[in-house]
Amino acid sequence: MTTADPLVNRSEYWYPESKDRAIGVLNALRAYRSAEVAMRKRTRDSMGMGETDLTAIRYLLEAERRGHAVTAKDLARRLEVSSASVTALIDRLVESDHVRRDPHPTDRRSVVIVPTHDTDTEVRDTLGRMHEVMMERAEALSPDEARVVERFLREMANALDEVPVEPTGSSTLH
Amino acid sequence: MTTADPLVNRSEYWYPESKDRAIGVLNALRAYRSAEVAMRKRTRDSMGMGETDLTAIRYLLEAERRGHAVTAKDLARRLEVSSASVTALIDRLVESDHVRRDPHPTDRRSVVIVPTHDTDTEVRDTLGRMHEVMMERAEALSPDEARVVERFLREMANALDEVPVEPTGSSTLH
DNA sequence: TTTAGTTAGTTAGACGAACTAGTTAGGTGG
DNA sequence: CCACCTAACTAGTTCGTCTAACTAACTAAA
Repeated sequence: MTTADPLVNRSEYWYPESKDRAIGVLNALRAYRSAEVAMRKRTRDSMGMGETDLTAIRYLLEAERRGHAVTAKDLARRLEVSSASVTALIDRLVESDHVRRDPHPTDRRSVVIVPTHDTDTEVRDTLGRMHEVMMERAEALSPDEARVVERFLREMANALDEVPVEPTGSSTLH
Repeated sequence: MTTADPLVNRSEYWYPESKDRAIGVLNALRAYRSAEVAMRKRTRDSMGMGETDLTAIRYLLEAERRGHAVTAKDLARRLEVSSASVTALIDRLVESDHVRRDPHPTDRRSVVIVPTHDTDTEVRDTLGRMHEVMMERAEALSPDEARVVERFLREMANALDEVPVEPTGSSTLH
């Protein structure tokens, strides 16, 4: 579907144009990704926890913001880890004073996991300014620009989604 | 996933004002990120290895493409893990037939890590089509659009880079 | 050339975070 | 009432990382 890159003149002059632009865009996308990875690592390090723990914290804060209660089971589902791992995870976060275990109001088997106020502050301090800047930049886009950017990002996401899980066949080495 | 159909205007609001637009864009960015994370997870699962191993493989293939030799030390530096971990990592990849240990041409202490041909094929099979689609979409952008997208992504990356490394002070808890 | 110091990689042992399997306590429906 | 289900926890294992110590090889200075 692409380009066909026909035998025309593919030598020196031509394919820079559109291809160089495309490469620039994809490089920017890669730069974004790697900035994101680096940021997450810094955050993890500064909060002294692993990826899963931090994801859990984010989820808990988000849920709290919306007024939703979160049980251990919810966490397990969301993080895609076993209930045993969630127990251990919550132990760690309780130990470090990031969350509390509250009794579930109606189901006495359940526990409701609530982030402490300090956690909220800590994360806001860490990520609040960043979100501000991002929102500000996004708001600075004209309607047309916003449309272009959003469409592009969704196309990229779709491209990623389409990657066949496909166990390759060749990965079955003995 | 996916929120609103961007095509239809939602009942009450006219059309997104600047904030709604911004939120849409940032949501698309988030969707992209989460598609990327999911893709990586699928790839890891299908190749039966962890994140670090896969990153190593990517690095090795990239280096090979550019004709650069890679030593264990290079891997340690790039992956930011200890030399001991690299030894274990290479052991795993050798075991699974993804890489070879070759003697360094001049330094007999060193080993040069080389991806096998099968590895190259495997990764190309898995990710080649995806890259094609992404490139195709990126090439479809007009010069103006490409400029807008690239600038936006770089602004986002900068916002992430600016996150203070050491916030909080409240991370010293116990 | 010998020797002292450095570097590349490995080995050994510990630890943390995930897993599976099984337990306990509480809820639910015939 | 009973059998089954469900939420969370416990026990024990695996896996990937780490640090520390070691070996072999390179480098440089006396």
